Amino acid sequence: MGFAALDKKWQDRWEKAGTYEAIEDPARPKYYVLDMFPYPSGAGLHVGHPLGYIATDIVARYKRHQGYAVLHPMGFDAFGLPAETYALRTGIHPAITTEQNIARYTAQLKRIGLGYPWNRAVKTSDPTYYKWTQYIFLLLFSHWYDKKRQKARPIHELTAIFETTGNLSVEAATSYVGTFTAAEWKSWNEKQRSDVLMHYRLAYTAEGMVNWCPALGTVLANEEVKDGFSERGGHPVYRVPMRQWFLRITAYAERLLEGLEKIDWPEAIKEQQRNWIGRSEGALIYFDAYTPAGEKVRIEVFSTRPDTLWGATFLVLAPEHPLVEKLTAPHQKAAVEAYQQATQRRSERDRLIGGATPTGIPLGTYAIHPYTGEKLPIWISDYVLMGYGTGAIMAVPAHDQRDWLFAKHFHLPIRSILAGISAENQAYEAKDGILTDSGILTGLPVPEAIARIRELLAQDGKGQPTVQYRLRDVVFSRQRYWGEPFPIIWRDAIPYPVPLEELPVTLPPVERYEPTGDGRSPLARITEWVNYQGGQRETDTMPGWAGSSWYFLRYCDPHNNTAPAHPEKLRYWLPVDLYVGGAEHAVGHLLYARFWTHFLYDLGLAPVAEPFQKLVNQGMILGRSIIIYKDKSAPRFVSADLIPPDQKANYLPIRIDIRLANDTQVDIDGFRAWMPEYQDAEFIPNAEGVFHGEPVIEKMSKSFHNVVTPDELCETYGADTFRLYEMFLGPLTQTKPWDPRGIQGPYQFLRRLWRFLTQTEAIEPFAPLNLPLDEPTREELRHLHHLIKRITEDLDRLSFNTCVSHFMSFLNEMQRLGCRKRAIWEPVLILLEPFAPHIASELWERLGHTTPLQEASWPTYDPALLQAETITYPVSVNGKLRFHIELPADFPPSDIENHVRTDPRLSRYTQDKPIKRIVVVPSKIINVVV
RNA sequence: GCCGAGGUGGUGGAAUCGGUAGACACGCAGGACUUAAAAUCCUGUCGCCUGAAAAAGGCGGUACGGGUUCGAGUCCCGUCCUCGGCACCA
Repeated sequence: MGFAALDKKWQDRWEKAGTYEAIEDPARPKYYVLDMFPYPSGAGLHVGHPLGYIATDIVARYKRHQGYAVLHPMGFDAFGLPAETYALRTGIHPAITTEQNIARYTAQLKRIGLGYPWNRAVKTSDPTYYKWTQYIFLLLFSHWYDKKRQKARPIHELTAIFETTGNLSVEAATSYVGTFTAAEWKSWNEKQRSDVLMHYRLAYTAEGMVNWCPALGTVLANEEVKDGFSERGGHPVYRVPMRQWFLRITAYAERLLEGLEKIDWPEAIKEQQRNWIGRSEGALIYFDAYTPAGEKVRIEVFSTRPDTLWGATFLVLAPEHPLVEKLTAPHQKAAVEAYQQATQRRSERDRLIGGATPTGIPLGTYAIHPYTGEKLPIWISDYVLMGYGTGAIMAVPAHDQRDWLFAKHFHLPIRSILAGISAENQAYEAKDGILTDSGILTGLPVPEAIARIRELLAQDGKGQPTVQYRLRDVVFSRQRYWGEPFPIIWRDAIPYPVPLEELPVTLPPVERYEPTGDGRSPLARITEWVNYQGGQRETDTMPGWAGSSWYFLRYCDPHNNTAPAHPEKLRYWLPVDLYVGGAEHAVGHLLYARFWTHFLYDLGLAPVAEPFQKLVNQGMILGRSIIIYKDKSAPRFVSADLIPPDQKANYLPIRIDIRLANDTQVDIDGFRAWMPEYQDAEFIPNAEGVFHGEPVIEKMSKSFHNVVTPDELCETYGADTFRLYEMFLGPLTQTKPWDPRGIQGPYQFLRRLWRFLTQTEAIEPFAPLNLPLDEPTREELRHLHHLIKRITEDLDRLSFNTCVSHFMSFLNEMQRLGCRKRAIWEPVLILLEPFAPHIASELWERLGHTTPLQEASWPTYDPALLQAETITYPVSVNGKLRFHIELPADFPPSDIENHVRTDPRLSRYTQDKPIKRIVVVPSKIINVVV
C-alpha cells in the first residue's frame, strides 16, 4: 500500500490553503511552541533530527484542535563554520551552499508533513534578519548596567552623571578600577572618555587572551590546541592578548541565576547553568606590599573563607597579574619572566587540568598581613587564574587542598586555625570547628567567624564583603568571514556606531576566505570596504550564537522592517510556552538567549525577561552500525557468529553500509560492488550458509555508514508511519537506538486501520467512506471515551509513545468487537490527526467532510461513561493476590466488607485464622488482613 | 572527586496519587491460507513447579541489602553499576 501518494496530495493542499499559518487572534488563547532551529549542514537530515520537530508538531496540532492560536515556526541558523570551510576548499560562496542546504532541509521537513508556517521562516544570514542582530548589538553597545536599579540604561544617562558627579556615585557593572570626578571627566578628550566608557558598555572591546598560531596565521579555539601546539600541524600556539569584542553578561549574573527559579526546565539544565554562573559569597581582603623600590601597593584577594585569614602563610598571584612586574625583586626577575612565558604557552584549560605537580616562583617580596602585620612571601603560580576573582589569593594551606599541595611542595608553613585540627596530612576544608590563634576571631565557630570578619574588614577599611561569579564576560568577535559584520566604524581608535538608517552593514563579497596572516578576518583584506568616511570598519564578525540569541522574537513578526519585532506582537506571543531541543546547548545558546531577552526586557523591547517558559530536551537517536570481520592476514571475511570472542583481535572490523544488511545478514554481492577493493575477497558463511555481521549501537554518522534518512522511510512507508514510529520508539527525552525492524509495528497499525475502515487495500482512487450509522453500544462508547481521556492526558504530559500504544490497543479492541461505527471513528480521526495527519485527513474527507480536519475541535470525554457497570476487585490476603470479585458499580461501599467476609473462596486462604480487618479502596482493591 | 539522570522479559518500552508487574510493539515459535513466496489472519511467548493435557493452581521475580506499609517497580536508608555534565573558580 502506498501511503506516499496520500502524503503528496495533502502536503500540496495544506500549502495552497495556508493551513498552518499562524494568526494572532485576541479572542483566542495563544500557544507558542518552538524548535531549536537547525544549522543547515551539507549532509541533510537523518532520522535523529526530526524527533523533536515531530513532537512539537503533534503538540501544535493538538493545541490548534483545542482552540488555541498556535505559533510553531521553523527557520535556519545559517551562519557557521562548515559553509566557510567548504568555501575555503571550493571557492563557492557560503551563501550559495547555505541556500542549497536550506532548500534541501525545507523539502525534507515538508516531506514529513510538519505543519510549519513557512512564511515566517527566518534565516540568520539574511540581511533583512541580521540587520536587527546588528541593531541589538548597537543597543548593547550603547547601554550600561545600573546595579542600583538592576537594569540596563542608555549610555548618555551615564555620561550625564559623569558630568555632574564623576563616577563616585555610580554603581555599575564595570571593569573600571578607580574613581574620577566630574572635573576630571570634563578635562578628558574624546578618546580618553571613550576608553573609560568601554569599561561600562554592555558590548565593549578589551584585550582578551586568544590562542594565536603564527605558523597557521590564525587564531584557534581552545579545542584546537593541545599542550601548547596546534592540533593540526603541531605548530606552537601562544596565548596572546588581542583586542576582542565582549558582551558584559556578568552584569546579569544574579538575574540569570534567580530567573531559573521561575521557569519549568529540566533540573539538569538549570543545575548546569547554576554551576556555570557559579555564585560564591566571600570577601575581598586588602594586603599592603612594598615594591623593591619601596613603593607601597595594595593587593586585593578574594576568599570565600575570610575566616581563615590568620591561617594565611603566603600570597599567590596569577602570572599575568598586573602587579607582578612591580613586585618582582631584581634577583628573581629572570626566573619570573621565564615562568610567565611558559604559562603563556598553555591555554587556560590545560592549566586547570595538568596540575600533578605544583609549579611557581617566589617574587622575592612580601605582603603585610592586615591584622598581624606579619610578612607573607608573594609567589606566582598558574594555579591561580587571572580570570576569576582578583587574580590573587591568600594561601591558607591548612584549609585549602590546592594551597596545601603547593605549600608541601615548596616547604612553606602550614598553620591550622581550627582548634584540635591538624593539617599535617591534608587540608581540612569543612566549614566547621572552632577558631584558634585567630586574634579577635578566636573562639568563634566557623560560620560566625565568617560573618564577623566580613563586618570587620569593612569597618577597618581592610576589605569588603563580596559576591563573586565564575561566569565571565563572553568573547563576541571571530576572525571569520561567514558571520554578521559589526556595525562599527573606528576613527582614531574610537568606535562609532554605524547610523541606524545605514543598517544592515552587509557582508561584502570576498575572493579568499582564509584569515589574513596577522589574525584578522578575511574582511580586513577588502580595503575599499574597510575604509569608510575617514575611518575603518570593524572587520571581525559576530559568533554563531548571535543570530540564535533572539530568533524566537523575530518569528513573532518576521517581516517587520522598522524594528526587530513589533512590541504588540511580542506581547501577544511571548513567552515561548514549550521549547524542545538538545541538551548540548545548556550553557551556550540557552544562556545567551536568556541574557539577550533580559536585556531587551530592560529596554521595554521584550514583554518578558525569561523567554522560554518550559524546556524539554529530546534524547538522541543512535544509529545501528553493522560490522563485518576480515581476517587480518588474508583477504577473507568470516561470518561474525563463527568468531569466538577471544579471537576477535585477529580480525579487522569494517563497517558496512547499513543498506547492505538485512538485520545482521549481509548482502555479499552488494558489499563487493560497494567496496570494489574487496571484489575478490573470500566470504565464509556460517553452517546455514548465511553471512552475518555484528550490530553496534553508536552515534549516527556518515563515517559509520549507519545513517538512515527520513526521505527513504517516507517513500517506503509514508510520512505518517515515520512520524508514528519516531514517537513510538520511546520517551521523548530518552536516548534510544534506531531499530530498523521496529517500524513494522506502526506500519501494520496504519494499514490495518485503513483496511478495517475502508474494507480495501487500495489507497487510490478516491472513494467515499461509508461507516455504519448505528448507535454505539455502551461498551464501544466506553472504549472511545477511555481513548480520549488517555490521549488527552498523555499529550498534556508529552508522553507520545504511550499515545501510539493506546491507538493500537484501541484498534485491536474495535476489530475484536467488529465496530466500524461512524459515531465511534469520527472523533478518533481527530485524536489521530496530530500523529498521522495525512491518513486522518484522507479518511475525514472520504467521510464527506468539506472543512479540513485541522479545524475540528478536540473531543472531550464523559466521565460517567468511563464507569463500568461492574467493577472487578482484586482480593488479596495479607498482601497476596488471591482471587477477583465482581460487584455492580453501584454496590454500596459499606456493604463490600460484609460481602467479602461471606465469600466462600476466602476461607481457603485465611486458613481459618480470624480476620483482623478488611481494607477496601473503592473501585481499586480489597485486602484482607488475618 | 562533585552535580544531574537512570537500572523492569530476548529487544524497545508500559504501569500518572503506593493498589497487587510486563500494556503496546518488535523478535521468536507453532498453525491457517498458498504449488511456493510475499501479504494477511490465528495461537503462544518472565522463570520455576503441580497437572497426561486442557482447565486450574502454587512459588519466585522490577540492579543488590535493609526499612516503612494491609499492600512497594513506585516512598525511606545503605551498596553496586550505567549514562550525561563539571572538574585546580580560591
